[in-house]
Amino acid sequence: MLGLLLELVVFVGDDMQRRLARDDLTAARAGVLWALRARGPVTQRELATALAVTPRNVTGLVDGLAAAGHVTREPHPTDRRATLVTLTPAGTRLVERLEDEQREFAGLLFDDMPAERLDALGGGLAEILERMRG
Amino acid sequence: MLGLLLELVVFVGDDMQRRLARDDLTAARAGVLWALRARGPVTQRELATALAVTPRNVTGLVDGLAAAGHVTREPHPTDRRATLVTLTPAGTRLVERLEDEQREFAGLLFDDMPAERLDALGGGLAEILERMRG
DNA sequence: CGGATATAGTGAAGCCACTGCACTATGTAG
DNA sequence: CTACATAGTGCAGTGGCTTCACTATATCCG
Repeated sequence: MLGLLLELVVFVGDDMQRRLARDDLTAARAGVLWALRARGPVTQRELATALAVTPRNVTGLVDGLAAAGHVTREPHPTDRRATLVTLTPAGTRLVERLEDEQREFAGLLFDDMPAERLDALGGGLAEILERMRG
Repeated sequence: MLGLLLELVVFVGDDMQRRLARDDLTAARAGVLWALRARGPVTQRELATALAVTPRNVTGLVDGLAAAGHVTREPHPTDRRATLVTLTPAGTRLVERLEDEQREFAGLLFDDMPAERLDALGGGLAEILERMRG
């Protein structure tokens, strides 16, 4: 049972990595994009706490995304120490496409699954997640 | 639903990483230990194909494990190019303890879960895994 | 106002996982 | 005995991640 779960974890992780790689993205960089999508322009500090990584690390991630044109550093309107990391139009399009692909993927996995089984699965996953938080 | 799954993936992954870190291990190094546990002394080449990584990478991983005393490089009895990576007694004890911890963890997650829900969960996970292979 | 202190970001250095390429030593087939 | 294949590793480079030190700016308070 745990074996099944771990196998799934590895499988999903690898699959996601392959998908992202097709857009020259990595999990970490995609995480930044995702956070920006959810929160709008934010400070690197905010990104650091949101992603639970070092501010120094955010610098590097943003460097990469900026080089790829997905993101720009804008001056913060009131705090001249800070920079606002902002999605470019291209970056926004990319995130939206990733969201579409993800929806498509979810459809592939769950769409023609009997509602009963789907509910059972959801309940089981939720319960595991709950227990793991303890 | 997919969100739930992804959350679980991240959670399980992080948790595992933390566990391994307590023994100064990483996922990659633990994978080597695990493979050795399952197959006994093997060639680095075999490890490379078993773990689906470059032979070059195995060299580094084995270096690390050897430095920590979990593993030794023994000469291959017939092929003088090859080295047999072998678990030391300490390494074996470590892997066994990891297995115990994993069993304990599994117990924490599943032990007092009603059999019905457990079955449903197992079936759901298996089906997802099945679909993902396509 | 002015000095102490906190904060945002980055350079430098370093660890780990991973890769490709080049090279040595050895095995193997013809 | 000569080709060619194979096992392992040095070298170089990428990416994610960390800590420490440092600059620039903000803020708080006497």
